[in-house]
Amino acid sequence: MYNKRTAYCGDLRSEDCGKEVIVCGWVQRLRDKGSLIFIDLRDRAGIIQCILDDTVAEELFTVAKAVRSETVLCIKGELRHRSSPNPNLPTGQVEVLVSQLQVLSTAKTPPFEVEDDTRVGELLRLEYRYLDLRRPRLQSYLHLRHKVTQAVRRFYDANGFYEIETPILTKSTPEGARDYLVPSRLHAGMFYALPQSPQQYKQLLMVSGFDRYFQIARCMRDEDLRADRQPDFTQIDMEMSFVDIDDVMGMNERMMATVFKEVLDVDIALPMRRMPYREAMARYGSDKPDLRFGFELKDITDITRDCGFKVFEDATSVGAIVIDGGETKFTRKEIDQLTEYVKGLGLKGLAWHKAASSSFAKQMTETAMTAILSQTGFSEGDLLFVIGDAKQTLVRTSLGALRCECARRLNLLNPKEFSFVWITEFPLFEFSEEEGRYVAQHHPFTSPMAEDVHFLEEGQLGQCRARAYDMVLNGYELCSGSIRIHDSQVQAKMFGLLEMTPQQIENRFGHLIKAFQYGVPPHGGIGFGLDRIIMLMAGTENIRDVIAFPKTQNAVEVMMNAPSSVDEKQLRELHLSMMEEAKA
RNA sequence: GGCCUCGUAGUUCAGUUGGUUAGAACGCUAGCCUGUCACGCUAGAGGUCGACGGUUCGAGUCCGUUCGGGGUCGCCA
Repeated sequence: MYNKRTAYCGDLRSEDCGKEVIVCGWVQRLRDKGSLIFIDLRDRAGIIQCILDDTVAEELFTVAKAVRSETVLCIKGELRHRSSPNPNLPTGQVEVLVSQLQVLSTAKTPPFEVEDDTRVGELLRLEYRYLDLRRPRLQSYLHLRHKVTQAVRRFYDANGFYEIETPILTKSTPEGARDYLVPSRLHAGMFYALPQSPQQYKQLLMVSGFDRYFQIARCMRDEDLRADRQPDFTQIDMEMSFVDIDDVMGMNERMMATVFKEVLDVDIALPMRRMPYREAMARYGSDKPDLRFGFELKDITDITRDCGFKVFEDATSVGAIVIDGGETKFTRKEIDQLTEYVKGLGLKGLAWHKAASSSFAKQMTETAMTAILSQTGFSEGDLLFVIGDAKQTLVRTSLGALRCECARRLNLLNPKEFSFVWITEFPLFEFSEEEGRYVAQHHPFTSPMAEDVHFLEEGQLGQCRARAYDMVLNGYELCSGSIRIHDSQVQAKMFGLLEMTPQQIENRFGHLIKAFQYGVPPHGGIGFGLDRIIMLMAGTENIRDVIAFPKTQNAVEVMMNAPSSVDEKQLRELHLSMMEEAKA
């Protein structure tokens, strides 16, 4: 009977009444009224009520009374109007009067109830992920994900892009994230690496003349996890030839707007706002600013240099934010909590000021205090936070984090509001304290801005800006991309500036350099974090919600229990032996 | 690796200053019920209080260690 299913449970409506239907699914709930039994049957489309009454054969009652939650049933019967409709259910006008009932599979009592509003520990949910995924919320997230990837494919296809797959078993290229390694059986002592991104392959596809490429690509990075970061994730990867920044940004903002329109019916205004990196850092203390709210950073270092308050005078950088109307919104206790919050970021303390009371006004000269209030735009009823430190970067990023924390506490973060911004003009290099030298901020193939190339000659690496861009949405980095270097002279200079030896260059990027000697088009591209996009479209703050089988913070897949130990025989075939301390 | 936080029935939680037999709700089991839909009513089962050690006459509660989850900084070209 089940292979003759006529409809999904959740799709049945009034216009189908009178028809005989066959539905299959899982028992959401059974309400046994004695000589009247209601069965709520669930499939991926929703829930339909099925009813057994006195018109139904005795044997069916016996079968139905034995049914439990999550039993898999096939039910045949006439669809009819309900005498008492349920307005909370899309199928609430109708019900199936059961004429045949077949138990396809029995079910143990599940370890948690398969319902959206049961708040269950995530570990248990992940251990029984297949049950967790039955919940309508997660079903809708993965359905959303499907719709997004299909819309992405349609968009790029319509714009002349080829979808091309690149290898999963590839080569380790350090100076990025830590690689996941795969030992080679055929080559003793050698390893493949899983791709952190298809970066080099897609550039080689441009050399091959494909002109426009995209891929929904799996990527792996062996780094610590976060709420928005998994070690095994999906990237919307694209590259195009004979283009400059505006072409790549324009194409991809149209892609994003198309996806939002098709999937969520949300209109994204184009062109998207753009903001240089320096401006983002100065005004928001972040290279991925959340623009849904204000509280912009104000630098008051000039004023505090001689203000009477030693803490500020000693700091080389002092910044402030004003929380509009914050005087009454934050209690003293909450301000203390925020102080602890910024201490956690590495600061010594947090100064605050309200019209009624202040943590530092008494220490200050009147002139300085007046100047601060004027410069920050403080007015009565506001709350002012001030941070001072020896490091300007720390002051800015901490104020940036603080403004977000305040917005979160004030409930200003509307997940249905989508505030896109391109961050542009990233620095080409950043100084690594650890290595004592400049390293590539993005990757070593990122092209410098033409007007900044002279900084490379002059050795002012920190001043040089890149032809790189990130799309940011509500404080999350959605993608990162750049125009690549296609000039071998410039590329050689880059490697030199990064203090790479010819040997290192050859080992890591020799294949790319070699390919570029045979005619490379100017090209550029982008890689989007698909999981993050879905997360934001779904309105959740947990990336695991939009991945079918995610990993815990310890990078463990708890359902299958991966990673796991392997047989001695497998190790021998791979020419590996276990170090003593790793043996269980 | 650092910091913060959580761990008590199947699940979500409560548990006072350390003091008798560790509670509630949902779920589960059995019975009753013809319009329920978070059905209702009656009865019942269900606990190594994450683990180990310590303090104490006495530990779910205090202390130490450890395991596990979550968040975050470092890290993530």
